[in-house]
Amino acid sequence: MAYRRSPLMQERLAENRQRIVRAARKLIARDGFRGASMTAVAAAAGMSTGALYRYFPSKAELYVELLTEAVRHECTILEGIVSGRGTARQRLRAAVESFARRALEGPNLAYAFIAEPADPEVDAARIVCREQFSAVFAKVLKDGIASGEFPPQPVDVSAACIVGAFTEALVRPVTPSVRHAKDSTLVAAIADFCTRAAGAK
Amino acid sequence: MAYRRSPLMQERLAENRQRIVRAARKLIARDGFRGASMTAVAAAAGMSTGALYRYFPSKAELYVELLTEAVRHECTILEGIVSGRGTARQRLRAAVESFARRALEGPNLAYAFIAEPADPEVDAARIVCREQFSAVFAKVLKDGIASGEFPPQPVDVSAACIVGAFTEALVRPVTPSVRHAKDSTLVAAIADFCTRAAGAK
DNA sequence: GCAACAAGTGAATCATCATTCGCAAAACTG
DNA sequence: CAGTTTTGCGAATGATGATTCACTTGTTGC
Repeated sequence: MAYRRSPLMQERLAENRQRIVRAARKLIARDGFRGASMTAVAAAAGMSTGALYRYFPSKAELYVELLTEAVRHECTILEGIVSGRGTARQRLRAAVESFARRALEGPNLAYAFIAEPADPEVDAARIVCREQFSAVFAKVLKDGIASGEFPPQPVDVSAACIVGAFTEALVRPVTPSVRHAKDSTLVAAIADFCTRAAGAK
Repeated sequence: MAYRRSPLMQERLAENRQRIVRAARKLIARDGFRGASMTAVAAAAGMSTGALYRYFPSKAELYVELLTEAVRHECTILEGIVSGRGTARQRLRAAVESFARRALEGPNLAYAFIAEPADPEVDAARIVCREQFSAVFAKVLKDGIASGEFPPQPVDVSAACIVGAFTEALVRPVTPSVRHAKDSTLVAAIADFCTRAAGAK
């Protein structure tokens, strides 16, 4: 008598969920949060607005999930780099470059995640995300200070500054049509800035 | 027969305009753009919503005016510092400190101006503003490079990074309730970061 | 004071979206 | 298959908030 989801159905549901998330991400990448209304997301995912609410209790939660998932992914990559081998300076540089390069690939997405605000809830989630990024950078900084590569400094502030620095340098060229001639030049310049800022000799 | 504004009336009108701007600023400082609906601004200014539209064609234009005015003011101060006497390093540091200190005084206001988004129009205005800030910093950097104080570097990117760095470091503690123990410590740390980043020895 | 016009009012209008809801279709169980 | 439960639909609902508008009030010039 009870109803239980068959594995097939299970899968289809999961697929739909994925489709929603992907549709939302795509819309955000194109037009920012502005363009990602629930109706638009539903349309892009090929389903009705009502169906969306079967998968996510609210718009805010959809966005928060999107955001935290993306950030988790990003943080994993960064953490890998940061806790790899090499001098602190090399690792810091590699992390910044890696982040910057990926951000330039999906510019609006990066912008929306980093800067564009939405609901208070989403905003709160974003702050947490930024803190997570900071934490990763704080780690290399601490390493570098311990090894004497970097001068002593408040790592939390410096880490925040680093995140802010590349964020700004990346977001600006992204916003309206001001594409930088050569991305790799930009990435290198940003990385230089950040390593210098850490105090590497 | 024609109607002409007497000087007295003229003045009263200008006063009202001021009152609107001030009310909006106050509301933004308290609750961000979110709290500054036209109705709220009207109430705070002691007039009807309709009257607002006699002074500003739209909400967006009111905000843009607010923003650009504030930025002009800020830029004037910074330009004064930047084109003063002293080494490039000293001037850079002084500018960053000055900005940071003022931003910490009116945290929400700074946040709203720097980070909180609103209309596309307002957002566009904000980007222009950030570019103006950048330009000021680019100037010191160029000076410093010319004098050999700073190593060669793409000044536009570095300037953007500097703006981003202190912006982020300032905005984060500001957002919800995370007040830094000692503002002056924070300011100093940020300034240190930026001067190191410029490459000062 | 009065005609002509400007400024001020605030409730009504409009637009935009998230969210809900009554129903229809589909999936499970036995 | 019949009965039950879930999923999907999409138009209606509701909330929010900017903007307008028919009207009142105040000013100006005579």
